[in-house]
Amino acid sequence: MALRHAVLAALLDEELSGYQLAKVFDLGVANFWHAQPQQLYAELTRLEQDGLVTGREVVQDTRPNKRLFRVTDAGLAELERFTATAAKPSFIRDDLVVKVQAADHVDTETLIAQLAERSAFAQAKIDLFGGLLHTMRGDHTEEEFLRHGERIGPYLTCLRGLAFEQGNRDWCERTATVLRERQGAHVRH
Amino acid sequence: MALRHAVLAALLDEELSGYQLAKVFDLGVANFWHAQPQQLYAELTRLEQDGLVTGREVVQDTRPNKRLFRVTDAGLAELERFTATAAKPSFIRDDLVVKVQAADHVDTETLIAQLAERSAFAQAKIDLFGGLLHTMRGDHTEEEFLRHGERIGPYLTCLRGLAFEQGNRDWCERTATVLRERQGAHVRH
DNA sequence: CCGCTCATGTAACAGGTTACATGATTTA
DNA sequence: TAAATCATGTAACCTGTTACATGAGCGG
Repeated sequence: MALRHAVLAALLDEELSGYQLAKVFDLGVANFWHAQPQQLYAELTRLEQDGLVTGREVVQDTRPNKRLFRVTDAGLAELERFTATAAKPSFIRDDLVVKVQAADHVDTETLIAQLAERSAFAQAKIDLFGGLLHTMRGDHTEEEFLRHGERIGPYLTCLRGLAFEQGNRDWCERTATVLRERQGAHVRH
Repeated sequence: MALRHAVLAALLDEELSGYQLAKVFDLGVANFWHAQPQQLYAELTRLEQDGLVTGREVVQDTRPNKRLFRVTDAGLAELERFTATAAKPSFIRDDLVVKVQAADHVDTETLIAQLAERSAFAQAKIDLFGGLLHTMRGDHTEEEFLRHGERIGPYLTCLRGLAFEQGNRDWCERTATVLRERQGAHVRH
């Protein structure tokens, strides 16, 4: 049951509505978890029932009303308890890698196209994360910020997200190149 | 429904029993997917019903009998069809990263211990993958093998797994160092 | 003799995805 | 005027995890 803890962790630094949370979790700005809006609305309801977050209604006249949530003391305690339990190992679970596993038996063109698409997607996230990191550390160098900054958790997780997407991009590029060269070699012969 | 395709991809190069498949998917030797034994037994049953794999009973007297599965022509066609559909983006979903997101609010000692544990786990997989890659390419260099080898799919996915675990290890080490130094600084003051 | 490996499954439950539903406002 | 954004939810469905069950042989 880690979604609830991911939500709690996301709400530590700012008060957010379900909708805002959904953007964070859906567009992958959250490098530490991913979830559908529907999951989040449901989880927020449960978290409030369990007293781990509190919501306050914000009336808006130009937009629909919204509820902003923040973590309670009980929520913080729950996060603390969660942190103390052993972490499960994390695994890759990726459609595209499955397809590459079958590379010797399926159409190469399609694979190369999908690798290129994924690479571009990864690059977009790399750029996004670069900007986020810069915003978080302000005028300081990374070393300075990590040594003396106040809220470094989000920065550290963003670094993980950045490295992950760089790994993604590099592997896609390399794999596409390999497949392209083999294709060329086969045609020539 | 990518588990079935992961199973098909895993069975392309060798005939395996449910039990053997489970080891591949469970111990994480499969860098492209992860699944529980129970999922695999169920999926193999379904795949056989759908005619995408065929099983043959192998009678053993010293061990329980087993069923070895291989991909049928229909199975290959299904993989081909799957490869042609757009790949979903892949996301990090990691307990430990959630905990680091909350680093500024929870106990640091526990976090450092878990980062060290994860780092060691990642290193073990790096060593394992290094050996697997060496076995696959034999006496050739990586470049040679990728240019002229026959079955490069598993090699390419193993490279992805390797890079993923290296990213994991490096981030864990860096994060643990950052947290340790801050801890020291706080104690000194 | 205890625990591990081989070998396969059922059943209950928890977690995640997709489709459907609503409705006002802002932007192209 | 069509599409995107803001804002929240229900319900059905598919996927994944955990617990339970069985039973023989092998190694320490």
